[in-house]
Amino acid sequence: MKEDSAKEQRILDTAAELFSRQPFHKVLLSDVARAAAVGKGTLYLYFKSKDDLYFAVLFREFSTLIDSMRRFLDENALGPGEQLAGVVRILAEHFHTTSFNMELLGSVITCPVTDEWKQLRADLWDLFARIIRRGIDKGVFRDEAPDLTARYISGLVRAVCLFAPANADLDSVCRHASGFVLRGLALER
Amino acid sequence: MKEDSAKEQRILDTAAELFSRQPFHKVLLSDVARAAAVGKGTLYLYFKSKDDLYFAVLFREFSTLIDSMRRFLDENALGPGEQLAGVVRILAEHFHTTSFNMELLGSVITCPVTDEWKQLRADLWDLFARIIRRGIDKGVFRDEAPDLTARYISGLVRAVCLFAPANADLDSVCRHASGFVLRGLALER
Amino acid sequence: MKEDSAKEQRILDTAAELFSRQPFHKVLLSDVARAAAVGKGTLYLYFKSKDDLYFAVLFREFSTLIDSMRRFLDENALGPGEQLAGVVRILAEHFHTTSFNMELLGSVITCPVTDEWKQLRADLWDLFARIIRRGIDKGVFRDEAPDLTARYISGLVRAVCLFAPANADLDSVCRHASGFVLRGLALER
Amino acid sequence: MKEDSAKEQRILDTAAELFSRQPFHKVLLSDVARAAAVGKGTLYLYFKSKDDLYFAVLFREFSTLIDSMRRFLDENALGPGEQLAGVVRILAEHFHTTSFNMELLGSVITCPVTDEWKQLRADLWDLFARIIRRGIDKGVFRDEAPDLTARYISGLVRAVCLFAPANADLDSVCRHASGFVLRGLALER
DNA sequence: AATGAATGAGATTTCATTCAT
DNA sequence: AATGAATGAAATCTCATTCAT
Repeated sequence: MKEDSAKEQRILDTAAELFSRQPFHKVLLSDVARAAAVGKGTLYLYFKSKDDLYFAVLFREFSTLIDSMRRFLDENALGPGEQLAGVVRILAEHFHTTSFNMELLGSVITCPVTDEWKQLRADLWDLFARIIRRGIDKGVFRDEAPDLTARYISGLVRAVCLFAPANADLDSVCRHASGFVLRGLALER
Repeated sequence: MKEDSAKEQRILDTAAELFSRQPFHKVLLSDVARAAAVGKGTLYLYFKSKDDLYFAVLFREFSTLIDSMRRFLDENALGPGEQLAGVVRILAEHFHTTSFNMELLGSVITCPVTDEWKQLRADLWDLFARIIRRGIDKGVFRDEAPDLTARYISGLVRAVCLFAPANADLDSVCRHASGFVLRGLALER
Repeated sequence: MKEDSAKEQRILDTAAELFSRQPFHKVLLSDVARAAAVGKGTLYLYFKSKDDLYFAVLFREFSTLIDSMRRFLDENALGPGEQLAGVVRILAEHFHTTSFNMELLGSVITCPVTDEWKQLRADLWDLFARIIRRGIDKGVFRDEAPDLTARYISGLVRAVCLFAPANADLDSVCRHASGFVLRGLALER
Repeated sequence: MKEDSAKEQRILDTAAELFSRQPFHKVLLSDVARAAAVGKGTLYLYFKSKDDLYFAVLFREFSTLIDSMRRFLDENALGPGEQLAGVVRILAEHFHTTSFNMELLGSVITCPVTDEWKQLRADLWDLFARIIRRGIDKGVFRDEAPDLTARYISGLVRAVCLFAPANADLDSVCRHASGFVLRGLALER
């Protein structure tokens, strides 16, 4: 059925763009089709339904994000604090460019609970948890429940981006968010 | 138009319940009407449109929340740290009982930009900012941008509640969230 | 939900008309709606789906037919031969006015196998079987398997109507069909 | 256009199978293509349209049937009664194996009125009419309108097969149908 | 000749909103 | 004020047909 993966990507790109600008029910599949320059039926060649498309967008967005965080960590030999600041920055950029309409992990309630999704979520949390634990091991962080903290760092960053003053530049928002997270993990001295 | 305020409240209660369990587009006005035990047309006596109802729910929910935080602060003579822990707890309870589907400040979901809404938002942020500034004045907090921090504390708490493990009890989640925020505001010693 | 039974009947009338002139997939619900002078959504107030509407038409058509045959039998004190000729005539008129596109019993395969439908089918067959058995009892018919015969008399009449020459008048077609059926049940003398 | 006649036959076989099990609009060309193990586009090399394919199936089915009846008559020197019983049996077998969804002569389902089709229909009717007339000539049948009778014998047999009890075996159904037809043509003695 | 991805007209269905009662 | 049947615009989705490969 699928053959032209480039087309699938184009559809996903377009849909991502539209879903990020409007709530789900205001995004029309005819708009997606037109904007992606494909026939309406073509959408259904690649995606079972509007919901399916929506979650595919979310999934890809999410995967990409995790990949780029991983790459950042792999390609730079940094200390835990710098690592955390770095991934927070990547997250913030993601939320800044991509939409806030898309809850990063999908609403927990609505988004599919397939193994794929569970894995993705676990991956994100694991990524943060590793950084935190490494920091603890190195004696620079302190956290009684790293797994819990890991779970909501992304939500925290989202909140920062979402509610930052309209005129705030990304840099200062990031700096503030990172600072906050880092102090939250700071050793009591 | 409006006359029977009890009925209006019943509609709001019902709608709050439903909107909190499902995304906007899955909540049908016929469901709301049935659950509220009123005719579908009656909804339109009290609310201009589905959007209007949605935002009315949000507004009331939000106002109630702010009120209860204010009351908590007024009725208890506490230090800044305890104040913060207290309002975090109230927030967490709110997110726990009420829905995660309703973005608290809905700033992106293009919620109305009337003066009413601006005021409400300002009130919430101001509430947090005051606590933080009071802490700074008292020499127990440290924050370079209290207004910025104030803006995303609610988002942080939401994230914590949203992504806490299903089996986590509210108490430990609150404790963790408060601890995190408080350390984020801690003086460097 | 339903209140206006007259409207439901109008929809059924219209649909019967259209389904009788064209095969299922050429009958558009927008045509039905327009012809019945109701909104497209109204159809769904009374019928769950296009299939549902189709079978409702069939069911009513069928019930009406059985009723008129029953009434004919009740209101006229006739001998078995005359009874048979009469109901054949009624059947033929039905097929003549109503459509041939609608298989009287619905395609056995496709049409719902609810109790309602089973009952209706049983009623028709019973009606014929009674006449035949009465004829046997009175010594004017002969049939080794009245129940089997009863099952296909309606199909036979349909076939006669369906394949009669275009210019044949209803009377002669009926006469021939009745004659054929009656001889088929005739005593060997 | 057509070249590979074996492939064409395979398509026809497959389509016959599918059309016989479901009504026209439930048979998808993609199903036909998949089941026939050809590409969807290939169907269009052999048939102009879905309708065209449908009628081609019908035509072939019908021709085969007439051929086998003719062969039966040619290869066996039988009296009119035996001839009739024989062709009824062939018809019944046809309806039993092939579908009831395909109206044999499809006269209403606006099947093409080409000379080919007129001829085919005429052939079937003629075949029956000849048998009946031969019976009349031989003094064993009696029928005032053999042409009319000829027209609906096939419909009668179809009805018998269609509505016979599910557990009835073909033999007894045939015997009953033949008996009915033969008595319908019986001399009044 | 053969394919099946792509198409888009048009099908069914939904649901916020209206309005006669 | 209250209703819910009626509406129809607009949404999702289907599928016969085309066409580039």
